Amino acid sequence: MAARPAKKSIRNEIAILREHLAQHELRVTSQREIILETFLKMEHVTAEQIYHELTKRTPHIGLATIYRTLNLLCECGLAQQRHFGTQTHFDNVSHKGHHDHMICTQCGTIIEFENCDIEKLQEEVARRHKFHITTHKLELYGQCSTCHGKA
Amino acid sequence: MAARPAKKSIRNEIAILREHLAQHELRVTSQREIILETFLKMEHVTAEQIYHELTKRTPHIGLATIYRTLNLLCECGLAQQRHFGTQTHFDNVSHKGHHDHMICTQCGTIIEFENCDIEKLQEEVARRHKFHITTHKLELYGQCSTCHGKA
DNA sequence: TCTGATATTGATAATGAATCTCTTTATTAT
DNA sequence: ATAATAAAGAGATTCATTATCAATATCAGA
Repeated sequence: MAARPAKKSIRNEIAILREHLAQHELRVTSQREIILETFLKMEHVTAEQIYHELTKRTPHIGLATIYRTLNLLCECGLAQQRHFGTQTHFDNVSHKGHHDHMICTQCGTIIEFENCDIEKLQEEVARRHKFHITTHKLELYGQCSTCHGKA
Repeated sequence: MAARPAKKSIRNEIAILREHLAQHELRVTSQREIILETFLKMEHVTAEQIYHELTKRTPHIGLATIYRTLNLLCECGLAQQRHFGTQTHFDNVSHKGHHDHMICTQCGTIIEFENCDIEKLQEEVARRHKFHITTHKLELYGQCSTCHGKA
């Protein structure tokens, strides 16, 4: 099956993926682009959720391929892994820079945020310990406004 | 087997565990105290590591018990879970308050730190989103001073 | 456009961490 | 001491993720 024409809205991401593939002597496949397309539509997903979303379509895409492709998207910088409970979630970070999360432990809602001041303080702490940061993960757990009222 | 006399240095932690057990109508057992003792000696551990450490001694302590007890220690506030790679690590937080980590992605060294200013900023961001923080996780990944020289 | 080399897929087996089950043993209140 | 029952141990089980491998698709070069 040949690679499909990219929709306008996700052309950038498709381009990023293709460039990564070219640079690593990997091949452009319809599965990879279908998974990327689905991933971008969903923002925060597990491999299972994408698999479930794609069971409807033919030809069938296997779970192993979903996992392989999601890991690939992480390598391109399009996705970012996050552990929540027993599952690994993949977050879309293509259209924005690095960002962090507030996670409601009751309903699972995820609020994204970005804070330069916090990052500056991180750098400062690191400097004090002669540590060189390449990346970081900040997750705030608690209750979103909706759930806080109920409990 | 009867509960063993607590060594001076870990009396506090043993006391915390016993109080938690009493409050929840759970029982004091030698396994729980042996696991706690081993845990405190090792600072950052996986269940497997404790299991391996304890294979030497008799009577044998099962892996399931290690898992059960480590979860118990988290409930007492003596330990804190952290996901790293595929395994769950348990960190000793008994002698200090909540703290965060810098993790060297090359050698695995963990540097602990605490920063109130960062936490204040977190609260501020949360307030802006009407989010109520109960806990958080901050991990900085990169290279420690030793590894940074080499690479 | 065809072809060969080989990357990728899909189905499923395998792995591995963590939990559950169930029988035996240990603890604790009376 | 004894009864009630929590906990331990051993191993089965679960579930997410990865590895295997035969069949298929991609792509560079003829």
